[in-house]
Amino acid sequence: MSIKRKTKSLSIILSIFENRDAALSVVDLVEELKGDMNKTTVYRILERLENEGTIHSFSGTNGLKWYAKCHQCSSGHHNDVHPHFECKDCGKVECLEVNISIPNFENRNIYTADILLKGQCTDCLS
Amino acid sequence: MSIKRKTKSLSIILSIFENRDAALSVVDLVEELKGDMNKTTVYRILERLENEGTIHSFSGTNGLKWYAKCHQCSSGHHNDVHPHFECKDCGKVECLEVNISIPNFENRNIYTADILLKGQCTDCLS
DNA sequence: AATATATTTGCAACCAAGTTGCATTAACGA
DNA sequence: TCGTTAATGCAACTTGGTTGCAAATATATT
Ligand SMILES: [Mn+2]
Ligand SMILES: [Mn+2]
Ligand SMILES: [Zn+2]
Ligand SMILES: [Zn+2]
Repeated sequence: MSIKRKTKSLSIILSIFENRDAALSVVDLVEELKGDMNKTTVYRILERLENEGTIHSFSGTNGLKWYAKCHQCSSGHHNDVHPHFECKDCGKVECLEVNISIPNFENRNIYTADILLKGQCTDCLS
Repeated sequence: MSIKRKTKSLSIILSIFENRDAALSVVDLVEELKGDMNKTTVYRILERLENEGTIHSFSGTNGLKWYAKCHQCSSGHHNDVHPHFECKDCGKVECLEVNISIPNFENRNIYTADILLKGQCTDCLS
């Protein structure tokens, strides 16, 4: 089901992603929006925005769910296939716009590659 | 804390991994061992075997925890750094003994790369 | 073999992330 | 402004995983 109505909650979440490059964990987002909207609403809006091709999700450490804005995606096609990076010092999570080549396997078909890199980000390199 | 005593529960879990190449999700293992031991015991033994370097863990889809046996690891050093593969048809999860090269980044230090490949396994290629 | 001691286990309660059902509220086209 | 229908809040639930503590068990000592 696509989004039909422009509600207050929707535009709040939308503007958060518009003004932000780094990814955002759902847990943090729910916390940040406490008072503005219910956590169920947060989950539902994120799900719809992902279907729409506005944001994409991936798993961080411990399987926590993260979202980041998409670049050239639509509801039909998601282009945001790239590794994600998690800084072990400050906890920041970012999309890396690089291509990591996955070898071909004789006896398997690979459809997707979820890659989570961990290390120190620019700010934390010191 | 290292394992001090060879108990029944420990050897059950140990033999399961010895006789198995594919990875095993904790959820499935707990289910399989229902009747033999408590789930808390399963979690604790897995944790100890991982510290010991006998098995290693990683996250599958939805952040579910999986374990597979190690090859040349010890409590000090884990060599099992490799991608994991999850078959979207039969659900089987395997360790892939290949090296996927991660590029160097100017402004970041990468320490680890968690890679989860998804596709069709040999059996499911048909 | 009996005892002492320390580790392991079971159990029940808990926690955190995420989901669901349903009644209420709010967008928005007519 | 009204009626329809989508969006929301809320409480209850589910699932994977953790914790505290008392009871059980493995092993060392006598
Ligand atoms: Mn991304
Ligand atoms: Mn492995
Ligand atoms: Zn950082
Ligand atoms: Zn398969």
